[in-house]
Amino acid sequence: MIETKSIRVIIVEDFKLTRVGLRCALNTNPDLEVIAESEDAIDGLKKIENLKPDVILMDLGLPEMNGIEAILKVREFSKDVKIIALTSHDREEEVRAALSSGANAYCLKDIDPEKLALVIKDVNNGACWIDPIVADIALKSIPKIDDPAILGENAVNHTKVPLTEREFEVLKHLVEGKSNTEIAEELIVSVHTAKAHVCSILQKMCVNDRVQAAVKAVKEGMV
Amino acid sequence: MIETKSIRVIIVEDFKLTRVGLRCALNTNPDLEVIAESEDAIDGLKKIENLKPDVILMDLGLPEMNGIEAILKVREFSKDVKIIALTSHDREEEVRAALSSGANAYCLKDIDPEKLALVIKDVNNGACWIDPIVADIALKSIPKIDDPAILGENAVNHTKVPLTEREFEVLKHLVEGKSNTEIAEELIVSVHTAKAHVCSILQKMCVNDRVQAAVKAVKEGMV
DNA sequence: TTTTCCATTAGCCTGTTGTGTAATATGCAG
DNA sequence: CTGCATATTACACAACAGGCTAATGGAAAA
Repeated sequence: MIETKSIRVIIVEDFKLTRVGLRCALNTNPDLEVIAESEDAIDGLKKIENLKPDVILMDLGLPEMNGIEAILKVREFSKDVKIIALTSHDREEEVRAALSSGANAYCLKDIDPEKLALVIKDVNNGACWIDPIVADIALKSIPKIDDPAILGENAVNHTKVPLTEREFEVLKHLVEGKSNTEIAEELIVSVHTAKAHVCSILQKMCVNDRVQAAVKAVKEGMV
Repeated sequence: MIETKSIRVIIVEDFKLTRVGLRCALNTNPDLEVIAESEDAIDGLKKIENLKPDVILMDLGLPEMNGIEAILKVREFSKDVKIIALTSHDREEEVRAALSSGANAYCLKDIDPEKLALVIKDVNNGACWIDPIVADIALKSIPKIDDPAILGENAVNHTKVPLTEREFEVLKHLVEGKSNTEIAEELIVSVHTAKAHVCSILQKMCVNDRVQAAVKAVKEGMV
């Protein structure tokens, strides 16, 4: 909690006015330091890679390469940097896309500047913060858990099926829609082996066919 | 932002010591008012229904009925009340279960009391806050968007495939793992018809087999 | 009216699945 | 050393899946 050095922030935002506004708002805060600004994603990515900021304020509505793609690019070379998606829209697809692409927080642009500073600090510490306007959208994007097995006492090991390592590999390919033959090729085994694994996966997951297995795997996030 | 009346909080937590600690920590804050406490979910639900608090601090590790179930129950009669899941665990299933059941925030119990007060205010305003320790887990639970069609300009109507009403019905059954024969039986048509629909679904969704269709449908939330 | 789209049905054919049973090798725990 | 679990391979078989072409009726659009 005791932050001696200030948090280094990069702003990626195409509107000059907003950019200036953000910089002013944040620079009055002694804990924050805006170390660079970009008006497009390509330039932003360069600066992010070079300067290695703590936090990125990423506008989503950028020309050329949009913010979602930019976030994906950033995540290719840095898992650590915190990304705050900043936008004026509250479209469901945009919220889900931003968060699933690797953003740590989602702010609408009419946020109070002082609040934004707090959010930046919070996110810098690893938290996830989502603007009230879109919080419901984000939360309902999390797949429902059918399994009421998350009980208080006997809560362990009931949720995940005890699949073998090898079976997990097979399941991963199965979810991608590969046939037994294709799975066998990828794992460099015979089709018989692949089929054997699929068979035991189906039994262990208590399902009748590979479609149910795939759906269950996706819904329960075991892939 | 100007809160004239204080935020009314209910605490549901089985350990007396933690309960007292929470109450003390929160009551020093003039904006917060702990209006009731419960040591189990059944009693908690009653008090919540009667007192209609603004925010619920819900422990997940409760005896008898656990916190997840309690959250589901609360959501049956109130969509508005804000629920903060409070736990000492950072198990992935628990995080996902809590958030997908209707919690607005997720805190670990070693949170700084003052920070907790801030989170309560934030959540009361509608925000979603997730503890740094489990933020990654929560974020990775949001289904990936494969579609890079969320572009800046032409962002509309690209996301969903134009399936027929009938095809949607078929897709729904397909995702449930039903065979063509079963689908045909449910829709009271011949197997040929079912197969025809499945065929056009596969083509429209640009996938090769029903497994890919099912996975895509689940991931993109089109079911 | 003509065209287009949709739902429906049908038959055929190749390839895939899921389920049996069974054998062999390997590594690990008792 | 000896079970035990896992990984591997094999064969056979009934059922299903997916692609193909083709036809019919209805409804909606041009």
